[in-house]
Amino acid sequence: MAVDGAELWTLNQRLLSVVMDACSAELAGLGLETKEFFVLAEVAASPYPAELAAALMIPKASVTVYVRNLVAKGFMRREIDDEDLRRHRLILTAEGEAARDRALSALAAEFDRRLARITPRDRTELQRILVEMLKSAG
Amino acid sequence: MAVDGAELWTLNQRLLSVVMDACSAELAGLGLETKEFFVLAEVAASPYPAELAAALMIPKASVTVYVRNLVAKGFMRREIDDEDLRRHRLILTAEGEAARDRALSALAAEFDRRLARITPRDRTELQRILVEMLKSAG
DNA sequence: CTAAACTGATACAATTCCGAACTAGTCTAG
DNA sequence: CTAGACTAGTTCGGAATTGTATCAGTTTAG
Repeated sequence: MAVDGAELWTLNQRLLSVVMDACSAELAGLGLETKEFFVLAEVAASPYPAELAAALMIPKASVTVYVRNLVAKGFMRREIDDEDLRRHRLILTAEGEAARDRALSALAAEFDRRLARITPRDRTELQRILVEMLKSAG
Repeated sequence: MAVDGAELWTLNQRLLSVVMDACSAELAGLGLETKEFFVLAEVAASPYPAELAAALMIPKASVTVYVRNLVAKGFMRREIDDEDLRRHRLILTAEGEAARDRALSALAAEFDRRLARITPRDRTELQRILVEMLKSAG
């Protein structure tokens, strides 16, 4: 095999780790812990705790904690879902959306600092490849 | 919009998470916790606790714990370093190397299951791009 | 209607993790 | 030699994380 899967995996791992680390201070400035940020960023796509836990692959109990914190900080609120009264629909507040957008920008900026080293065409390539590799079927 | 850095970052994040998750059972079968595996895999390149902590970006206190476990399991041992008597040089045992290699294979296999969906040429591309993005300068 | 089986979310206890303080060894200057 | 600054690694106690039990609401079968 030309390309070593283990090495590729390690490379990728390291890259994300470095980028996340570089941003954690900025996230903290926005009042966000790293883990909380993941939840905040995913809420729009997965607006229920159970969905968040599945999407982010973290335990439900952890989601409960992060949501509690995010609610306490005024970034989101819970509402009883009309469709299913057991569910807590999570809704971002204006501050929550603002914080999320700023956090995503910070992250993108750092990632972009890295992306900037590769050509625009390579970026498109990278995206295509990652999307392909992520397609469920897993 | 060309390529969104935040989205790319999220994609990548998700990919690694899925792969790691898919392998954790197999690692457990080898007697390795996920975090321990990272340490085991890095020891050859960074044979001292302080180096491991820096390379893996985890606290020194955590390295102490993982190394303790790995030693207890017979995967590595500590030796006083001749050059600097404060240092603990970490040395993989035969079992440690075997476990590491098998774990890396398992990981590579899972990653390869994903890589298999893209062309060999794309794999080379991916590697080139990741390497480029990881180059320190950061 | 009621019971029983599910599912969403949370609470609590047990575990894991990590920041800060500490111990041991080294190095440099005087 | 000794003092003081420094670095490697560990320990300890509090914080973060999560498995399990539990409670609330839903759905199905009878």
